[in-house]
Amino acid sequence: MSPRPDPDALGFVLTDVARMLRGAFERRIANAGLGLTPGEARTLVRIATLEGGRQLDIAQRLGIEPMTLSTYLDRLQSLGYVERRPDPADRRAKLIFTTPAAGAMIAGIRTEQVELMRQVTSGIAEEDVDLIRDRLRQLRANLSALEEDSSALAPARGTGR
Amino acid sequence: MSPRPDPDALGFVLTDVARMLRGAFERRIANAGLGLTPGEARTLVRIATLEGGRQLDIAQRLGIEPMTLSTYLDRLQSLGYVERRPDPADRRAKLIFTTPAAGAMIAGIRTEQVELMRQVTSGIAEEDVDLIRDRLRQLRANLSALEEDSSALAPARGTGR
DNA sequence: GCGCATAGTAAGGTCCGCTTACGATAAGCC
DNA sequence: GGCTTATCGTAAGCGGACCTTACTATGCGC
Repeated sequence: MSPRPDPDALGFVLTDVARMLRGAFERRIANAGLGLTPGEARTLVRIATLEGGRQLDIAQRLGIEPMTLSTYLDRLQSLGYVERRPDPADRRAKLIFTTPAAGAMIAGIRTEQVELMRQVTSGIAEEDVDLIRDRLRQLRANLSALEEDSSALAPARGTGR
Repeated sequence: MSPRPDPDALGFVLTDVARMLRGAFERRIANAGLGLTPGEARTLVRIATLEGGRQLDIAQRLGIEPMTLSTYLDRLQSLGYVERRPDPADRRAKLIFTTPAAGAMIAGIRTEQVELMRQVTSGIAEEDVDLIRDRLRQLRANLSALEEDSSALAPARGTGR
């Protein structure tokens, strides 16, 4: 029963690593002249795996609110990396596609990402890296569940679900 | 050689987890009525372990810039959780102490933190949690090294985009 | 047609963190 | 002593990520 929180507790360490990682990624992307923010990069990558998806779907996959995604899309679109096409089946909806120009950018992101992670994980056995990733995915799943719980409690309008 | 980044790559997962964790922590702290932001909580906890330290030291431990810390201290001080006392040995410096009132707050933070992490790590073996924490600390160390390198190079960043 | 749900967005807010510039003090050097 | 340079903290202001609230346009059941 130590009476105070451990500054090396998992939560704090995780936060630290994420913050620093973001900073490092930012520097890399800036140096590489890619001209994207980390959030935009993440979004673009995710879109590439959900080619032709609706904004709501993509937002959900990214774990962000539709409005946040909308802002990123504005940027990505103005940079010519994605297109919003009307959904022929539903005129309210728009389908998101990457443009050919995005290919090089995505490859560039991947390069930076791989290289950065290579540096950052140096000194850690490959199995351990895999294990960490696996367990973090579990954490992410748990957190998703938590978020649903709390939004279920939340007194919101509609409250689908 | 897969031609595109994996959205489940370690870096992305880490970022996801951190963002969601922050959100969950925020909700918890808000619900508990503690009235601190996560950054302030982290700062307060760290101060408690460095009782009487200088701001520069604390900032370094937290991995943030002194100015950022200064802002947090303003808040924590106005809430009555910390004190800035002049350093008798150096009149430029100030030493940071927690107040008695901070005790309950720190205990509260700990409670929330422990409870949250319990939920979040559910389904993961305890050894694995420890292992993750250890390896993440290694990552953090690597990132610290990276940051030092890059600040040594001091590349003009910015790129208005 | 009417009402309500849903897709996207405009507007604006919070939090975290950074940089730049500056005043006050300390410390080194002549 | 007096000058210069380094260091501690801070005022001011910025960018990025994400959120909530409120609105438009469309779809859909009745």
